[in-house]
Amino acid sequence: MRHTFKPLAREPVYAKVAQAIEQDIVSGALKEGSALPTEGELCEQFGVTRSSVREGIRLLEQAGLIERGAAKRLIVKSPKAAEIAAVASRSLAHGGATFREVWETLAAFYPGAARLAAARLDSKALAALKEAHAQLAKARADDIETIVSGAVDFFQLLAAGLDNRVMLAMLQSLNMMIGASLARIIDAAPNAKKRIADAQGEIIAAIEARDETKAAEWMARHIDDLMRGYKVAKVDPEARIYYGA
Amino acid sequence: MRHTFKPLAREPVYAKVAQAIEQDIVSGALKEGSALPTEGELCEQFGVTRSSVREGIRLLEQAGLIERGAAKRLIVKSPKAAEIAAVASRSLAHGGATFREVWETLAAFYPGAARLAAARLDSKALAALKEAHAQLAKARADDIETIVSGAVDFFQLLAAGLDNRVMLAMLQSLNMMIGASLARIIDAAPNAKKRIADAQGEIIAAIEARDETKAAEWMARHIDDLMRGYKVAKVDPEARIYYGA
DNA sequence: CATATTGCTATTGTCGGACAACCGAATTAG
DNA sequence: CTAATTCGGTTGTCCGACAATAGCAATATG
Repeated sequence: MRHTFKPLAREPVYAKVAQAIEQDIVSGALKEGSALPTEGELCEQFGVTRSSVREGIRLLEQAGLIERGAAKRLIVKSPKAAEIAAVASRSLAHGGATFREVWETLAAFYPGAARLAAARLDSKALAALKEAHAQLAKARADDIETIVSGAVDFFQLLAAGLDNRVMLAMLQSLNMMIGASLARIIDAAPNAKKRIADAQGEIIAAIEARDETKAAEWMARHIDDLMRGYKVAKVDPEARIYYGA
Repeated sequence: MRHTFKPLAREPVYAKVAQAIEQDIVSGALKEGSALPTEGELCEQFGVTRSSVREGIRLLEQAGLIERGAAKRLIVKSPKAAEIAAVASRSLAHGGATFREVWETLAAFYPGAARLAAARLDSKALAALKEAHAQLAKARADDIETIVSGAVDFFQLLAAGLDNRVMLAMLQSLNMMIGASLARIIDAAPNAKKRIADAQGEIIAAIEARDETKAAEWMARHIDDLMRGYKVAKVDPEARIYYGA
């Protein structure tokens, strides 16, 4: 048998361009907000044509590492939690995530988040939570839209107040995926508004009292309750989450 | 004053191309695994040049929606949990996530995951966990590499056995970010191996006994213990997580 | 006849050049 | 001195071209 060679890595030039730029970004040589050379200069430096440079730029653009700033110059960008959440939830939705998977994750993660909230939330974040709760409490029982947005806002505000971008990104990603389906639950459950408002009120009270365990317990109960609404609404738990652009 | 018009959205053609294709993917018109037209055909259908088509393709490629398959044809792809996790963790790392944020999130999320594991893990996944634990148990106390990989494998296997892609993607993302820093902790703590092995053993026992509360408690303790190692190792909790390619 | 080799063809990856639209800055007009 | 204009540079898009590659068909070989 003759000697066999491994196929040597033939990477497209545009990928190499993207990698080279990314390398300088993550290494810190290119800091956030700093401008990249123009396309023409990149061509010279890399020794490739603009077509290849531009294709590489598209990769970095989609990855959220660069964007067009003033004067159309390319500037290095730090992806914000909200964008990461948007990308992740979109990918998960396209990957075929089901209602069951999302709700299970909510049930597994949010009690821990509530526990941290009880330990951490400052008065400002707490006031925002109370404000959202008040909005929800005074909404009419048949005003589905207000109830839904109030319920989602509660989760959003709680996540935002945790002073933790990693947790925020993940919780936001979950929030985005449930937002649309909440309406169906609330629509199907007769006294949904009262149940939601009561649970959120208890959670807020526990947070204010710095009672971590109680906050976690009520959050778990709250999410269980919402999941029960799913069964009432006869939603197929294995149905795919739709892509909430 | 003359009537003023809002500046109309001038989106680059390559972005429109990407959106058009993405639309057909998420709408289901293009199913996973199906092939896209060739670049030339796309040019004709969209009425643009290959340069623009190719730039649009790069966006979709980076988004994980398409890839080059056999015969070089572009085929529609469903992003897997691992890829989503990789993208998310990279973005978070580049966004400046700190050790504190990641560890807090671990502490908040993993107990709930352990609870679900106790209820859900099948015998196969449990066997895999035990196998990893055995590997760790028989590692030498000074074999940092084996200890680290064993500790990470434990988290990975637990997440993988949950039959939940959403949770898997998020937990994997966390795992990727801590992997590198674990070595430092273990290196600094003298009896790290024993403590890790003991905690993981307890968690596995609780899972096997289907004791959800105990599994969650031991997991919380386990992560607390690892976090304590951080202080011992004198790692700055507000230091940025580096990008672990 | 079955298999291995060869050549053909379609497609991609890359190149070079071109031009209108657009932005910011320099310059000129008021 | 301010406002309008010009100007140069950059981007977005187009066109055309070519080498490299992979799949497929035709051919040679046993």
